[in-house]
Amino acid sequence: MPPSSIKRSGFEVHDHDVCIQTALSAAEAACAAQSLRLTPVRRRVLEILLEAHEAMGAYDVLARLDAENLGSKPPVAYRALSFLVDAGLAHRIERLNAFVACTHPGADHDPAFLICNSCGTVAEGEAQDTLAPSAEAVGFAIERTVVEATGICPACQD
Amino acid sequence: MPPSSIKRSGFEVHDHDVCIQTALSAAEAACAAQSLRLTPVRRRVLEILLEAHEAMGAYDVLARLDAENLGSKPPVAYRALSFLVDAGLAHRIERLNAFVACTHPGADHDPAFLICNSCGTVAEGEAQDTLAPSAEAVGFAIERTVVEATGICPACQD
DNA sequence: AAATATATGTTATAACATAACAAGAGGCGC
DNA sequence: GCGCCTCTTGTTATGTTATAACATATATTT
Repeated sequence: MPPSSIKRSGFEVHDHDVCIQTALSAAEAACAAQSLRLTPVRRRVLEILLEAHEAMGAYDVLARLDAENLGSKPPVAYRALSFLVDAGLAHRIERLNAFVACTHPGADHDPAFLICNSCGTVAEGEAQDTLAPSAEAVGFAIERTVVEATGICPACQD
Repeated sequence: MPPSSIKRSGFEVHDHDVCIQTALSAAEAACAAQSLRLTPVRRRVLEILLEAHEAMGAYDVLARLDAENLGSKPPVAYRALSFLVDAGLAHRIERLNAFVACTHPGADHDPAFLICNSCGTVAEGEAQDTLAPSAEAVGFAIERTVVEATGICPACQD
């Protein structure tokens, strides 16, 4: 498989409950391994993102937290989301000013996203660092690369 | 040259006045060819972006317009910027919620950017559509792709 | 000149994000 | 257990980015 390919489509049918449980277990293990604290709010935010399986704005997440009395002020949501992003358990989608749960946490990755304009589903894949050789050639030291494609997913084309 | 490479570094030394004049002429020609109206505000916004040679927020652009009595309300800046982006004369940098003048207008392109975290300079290159084959494989129809790398430019590494 | 389309001006508000500080909870050496 | 330190949460306030909606003006077409 070429290193540039999308490895998981996210558009495949799958057992969503299993996928959530697997991801949560992986998140717990990852946090334990790094001495990071997956507190109730953080854990719940991750669950919310996993359940949605699409990108959610910080205020959408906050509304859910508020409904469960886990917090009502913007910093509560932003802090939990930042923690998850820093821990590699979620990603920020720049195009949408929104966040998605990572679909393969633990993997060392430079993610690429396919974002459906119609249903909002976000599929995560691995991006080849296309720019690396050219950047090196001009002496630019890359720290982070964002690769986000928007379009229409297979389901929404019907 | 491989199709994925950055073709213009943006970090090269160059005659900036010439580069602005060239870009403005190209913009005028492009607008004329497509019956688009490069009105005074639009033209001035393009000039502002070209002069800055880095990404500017809409409100930074607006402040300049206001100083010149060309407009003081957000929609004035956003409308001009949207026009330029739609016309391919400028690009939006998602990572920064900001805008840059296109450095090779007219060219049919799928731009990629190298953004210096230190000085804010943005270099535009051409991105190979890395995701296209994989997206096609899962049946995803890509409409637009964002490729943005942040890091440190050669000048700022000294 | 009238009709139409395009562009600008303006008000108001929506949507996204963080600084700053106070208060609580957990871990650790003693 | 107690004090200390660190990390996390709660809250206020504000900063930043962006657009909807409608009125007015300018340009283009007929």
